[in-house]
Amino acid sequence: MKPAEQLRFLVLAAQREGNRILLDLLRPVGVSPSQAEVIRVLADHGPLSLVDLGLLLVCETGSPSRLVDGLVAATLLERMPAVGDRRRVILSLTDAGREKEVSIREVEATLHGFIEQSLSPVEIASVNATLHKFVSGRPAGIAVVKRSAAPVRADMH
Amino acid sequence: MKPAEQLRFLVLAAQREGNRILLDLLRPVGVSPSQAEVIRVLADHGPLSLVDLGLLLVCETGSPSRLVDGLVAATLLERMPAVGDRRRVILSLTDAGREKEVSIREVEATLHGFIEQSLSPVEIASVNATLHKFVSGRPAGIAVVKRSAAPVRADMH
DNA sequence: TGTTATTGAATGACATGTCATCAATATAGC
DNA sequence: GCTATATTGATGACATGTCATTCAATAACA
Repeated sequence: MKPAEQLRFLVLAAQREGNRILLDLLRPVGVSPSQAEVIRVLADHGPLSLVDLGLLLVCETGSPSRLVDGLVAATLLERMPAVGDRRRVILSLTDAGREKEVSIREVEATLHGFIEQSLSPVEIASVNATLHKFVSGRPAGIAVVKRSAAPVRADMH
Repeated sequence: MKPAEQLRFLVLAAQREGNRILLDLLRPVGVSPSQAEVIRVLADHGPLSLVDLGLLLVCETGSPSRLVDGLVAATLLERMPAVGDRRRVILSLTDAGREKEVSIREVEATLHGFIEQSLSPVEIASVNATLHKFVSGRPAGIAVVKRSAAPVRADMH
């Protein structure tokens, strides 16, 4: 098998296995990996419209209407009409959502600990540099870059 | 953001973006990335039961009943009862499936060319080694290893 | 043999991920 | 101001991905 083909499947395999680990870790918390990402993004990057949230998500392109639906139904998120634009909806965490976010951060710390235990800092940095090169300029890559920057809450603008 | 966390999102981003590229390339062929993987595995590793197919797939765990359903409906695959075990179903490509496999290989060559154009051989080898370390021992990692070995058709046993 | 446990595949259920479409609202350009 | 265009979010459609359950068939074994 060509190295490029192997890369393709190893990236897929790593994503699948990582997601399964996260799925297991998040089960007691009661949210899915995608839902966890939405909650973390909203916690770090303040109230956002659907489109703006979508631009920060790696897990999905476009506007994550239905992903948000489930979180609103679980009363972890609130939808509020935007003030100057009646098309837009502003999403923010509820108190329950903020509590959930604490548990999510703990789970993520566990996962990151596992990654750091499996791979050396040099290996991690090397993979990061290469994968970043591959996704840079594409939607998911842009989202990672924006998220990598320091969290910016809307109320800090 | 911690490097380990960045790694997590970069792997997700690379999988998503790669999948979108493959989705676009495969659209004219008329199969999805997962369907293409099934066809390629069956072409390379001969007739297989559902479980055995599942063990070679990176895209999915368990037995890919429904994934196969679609391919049988498209007459790209054939289901045949196994001879000594009436529970098992043996899957093999039809003539149409074998024709489709040629187109799929062409598309994959394009994608691999794009990967090789984006990343150097050293970068690819390095990422492969690290990701392999991460997924080794897990189902998706085992599938990649089995697939990486030379294709073994059932009729060559 | 007869009983129990295990396996293989199919299926129901539910959340994702992608695409296309639609209604309401804003914006641009005249 | 008015019309054409663009944007926002919701929704239908369809294939994935995961889990649990079910049913038939086989294997294990007392």
